[in-house]
Amino acid sequence: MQSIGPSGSPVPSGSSHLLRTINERAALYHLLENDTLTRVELRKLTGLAKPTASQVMLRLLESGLAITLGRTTAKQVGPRAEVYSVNADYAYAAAVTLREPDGVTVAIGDLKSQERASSTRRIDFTKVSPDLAVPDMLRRTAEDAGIGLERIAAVHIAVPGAYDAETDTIGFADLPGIPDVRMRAAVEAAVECPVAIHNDVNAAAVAERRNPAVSGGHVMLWLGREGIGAGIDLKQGLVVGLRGAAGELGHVPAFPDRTTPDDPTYQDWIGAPAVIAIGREHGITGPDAPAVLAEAVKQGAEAVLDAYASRVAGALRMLTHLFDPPKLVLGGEIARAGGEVLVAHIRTHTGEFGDRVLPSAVYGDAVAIGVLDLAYADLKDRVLDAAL
Amino acid sequence: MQSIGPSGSPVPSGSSHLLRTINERAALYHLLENDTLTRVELRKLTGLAKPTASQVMLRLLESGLAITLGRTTAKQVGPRAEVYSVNADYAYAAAVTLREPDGVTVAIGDLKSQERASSTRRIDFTKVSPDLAVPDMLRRTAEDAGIGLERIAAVHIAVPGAYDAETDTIGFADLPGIPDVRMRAAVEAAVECPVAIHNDVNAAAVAERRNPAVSGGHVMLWLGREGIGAGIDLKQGLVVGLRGAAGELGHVPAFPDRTTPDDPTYQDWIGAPAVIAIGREHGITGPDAPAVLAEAVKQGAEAVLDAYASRVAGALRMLTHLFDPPKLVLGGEIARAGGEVLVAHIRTHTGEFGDRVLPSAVYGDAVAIGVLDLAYADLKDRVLDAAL
DNA sequence: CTAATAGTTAGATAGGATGACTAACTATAA
DNA sequence: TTATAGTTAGTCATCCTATCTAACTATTAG
Repeated sequence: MQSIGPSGSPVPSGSSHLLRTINERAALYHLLENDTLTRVELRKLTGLAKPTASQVMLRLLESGLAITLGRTTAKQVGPRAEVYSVNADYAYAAAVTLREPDGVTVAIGDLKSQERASSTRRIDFTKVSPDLAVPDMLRRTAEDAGIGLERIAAVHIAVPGAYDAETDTIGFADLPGIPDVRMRAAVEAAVECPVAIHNDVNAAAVAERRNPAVSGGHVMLWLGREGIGAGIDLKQGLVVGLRGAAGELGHVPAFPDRTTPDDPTYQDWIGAPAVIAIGREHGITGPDAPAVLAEAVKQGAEAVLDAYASRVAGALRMLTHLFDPPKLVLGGEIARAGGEVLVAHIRTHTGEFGDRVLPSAVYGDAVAIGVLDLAYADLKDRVLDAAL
Repeated sequence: MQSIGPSGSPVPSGSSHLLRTINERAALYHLLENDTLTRVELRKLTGLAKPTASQVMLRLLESGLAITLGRTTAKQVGPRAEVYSVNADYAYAAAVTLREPDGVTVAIGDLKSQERASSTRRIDFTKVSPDLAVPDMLRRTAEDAGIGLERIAAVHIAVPGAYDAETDTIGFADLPGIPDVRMRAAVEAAVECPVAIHNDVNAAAVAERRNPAVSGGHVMLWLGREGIGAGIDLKQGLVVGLRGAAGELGHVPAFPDRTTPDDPTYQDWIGAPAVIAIGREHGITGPDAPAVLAEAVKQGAEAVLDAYASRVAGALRMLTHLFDPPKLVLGGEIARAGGEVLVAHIRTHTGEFGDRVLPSAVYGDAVAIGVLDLAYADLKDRVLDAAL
């Protein structure tokens, strides 16, 4: 199927120099994809002639983008082929996750997508401003791993709010002080490399790309301990919107005839308040919404699960009619607490769309994983684009 | 800002032949963009050397893609430069609009985006199946304009429903018989060129790209005489969804606690039924919803306009929170009947998003214009991609 | 006639493909 | 154990293609 994008992109022109660049880019691309390559494998992938492949590799070695790892251990007749790889230490990507109340998590990975250092610190953002805390954590984490800050070529940050790239501000934020911070400017000044900031739910949606079942795109409905939201990751890529506020489902009034600020939103209708209220109606309580739902699952309280599932299914139906995504993924602490049981209940309420609904397959911290994946992808793109 | 798309696309490699292709494509691209070019202008656009530009043009002339239009009328010293242009007759694009009750509209345009032939016929789809009517109309329209069917290289069709490209079926259709038709297969068999089918509201959204105010992307809320829907045209392109059902706002239940098939949907809440009901409450009637709203505007019935505007604003708020589009465009017969007055009322109800709301700036048949624009763009892409 | 511009021709240059060649290595058999 | 055949990795020399530069011719206004 043809893409239905905006009108055709500008078409470049060039001379032999462009050709060399193209072939170097191609080789580098395959090196990035394959983690280790011999010249013969490179020839098969690129279709280049033997001497050309040799020259291209030579230039990549000279520029420091590639390194030799030794030779193949002979299992066939003939000499052993030289084994090449991307120079993992050519550049690094940093991923940062900002959270309330967990503070800041930083992870630094190399060009081969290997995590090289990470650290987490609880930070009281009412005392330490995040635009100071984040550069400081980046500096320390890099230093501890023996990585020079100047070799970090991409920093990606996940924040619990809507990041507006144009004004460098964060809206709808659940973090104290955040709206007044110019995060990108602050971090770019400290690290001197491009900084991108993402919504945390969008990052979690990106992490879900690791699940092969969602390869065609998906909408992630995030049912978090604090807030809810939708991460919209279609085949065209993430939908972030003009002000980074796409997918802010929690702020949509639930009932179109009651739209004053005091009237219920989807946050009230399917978020933590709803779980706690439904639980209480049926005599199930807990310290927070995930705990309530976990208890309901444990007790087999079908009525609670069904009442909540029915509401979630309503939201999923709306998202399906608006985005028609191949998959609808349920993420966040509440969804995790509900587990497969909750998903099964939701499926019965979504009818024809039921087979599109699935729980998140990402283990661990989806937001941190997603923002690291975004950082890796960006780093690779930048290295490819810079390859001259 | 970097795009946040799926992982990097495969990178090509090649030899000098690739270089020639690249430069030919670049020249052709500029010819398509500029409608008439001299060799000197081409050199400025591509950066190619004089002899190279000459050779590239020679090949484009030989392949029939370009033609000479004569020479510049001398206004400066020196010889007159030869003027080139794309060969408008190299290939044609056809646009088809299917509607109830207007039947079928066909327009055929050339590679220079000039409309060359068009025709409209009322067809009773309960008697003539659209998969027979459309090829027949295409054949006749082409024949009348002296255009060979075999030179039509792209056919795009707008239908009032959700086109599922995978199964070649049309869902949510407002047209009799349509769900059982394999439209693309039928037309492709008759015309022997790629056929693409679009939702009519999406086509109208594409037409709105002609309005420079929406250059950053927009969501079109279509308030039609029959049905409503949203056309989602973001900077990444049209969002069509897995089954072509994205933006089917009319089928979203308006109230999340009432979701049986009999309960009100957004079609009931902001579509024609709502206009007629609100009008009747205030003593304004008419043959259809646009007429009611036009009458309300004429009478200055603020209460009617305000009640309806408040509902529409609610839908726009939902769309804004979910898509965060740079612009929200109001289209369709009801919106047109409401005019600027309705837009002003809606703006007062949308608060902070009010400045994003604007009426459609497309005069005439937005659906037909949009599907023709899609056909032109596709034709150009195909010609560029085929240029070897 | 002069200056400026359009376009061509000739030669140089860069990058890649081809095919022959060398070197390294395994397997096999005397 | 040694010689040999066969296979594979990588290089070298040569040719091909497409571009660029620079010089040249032709055309036109003043």
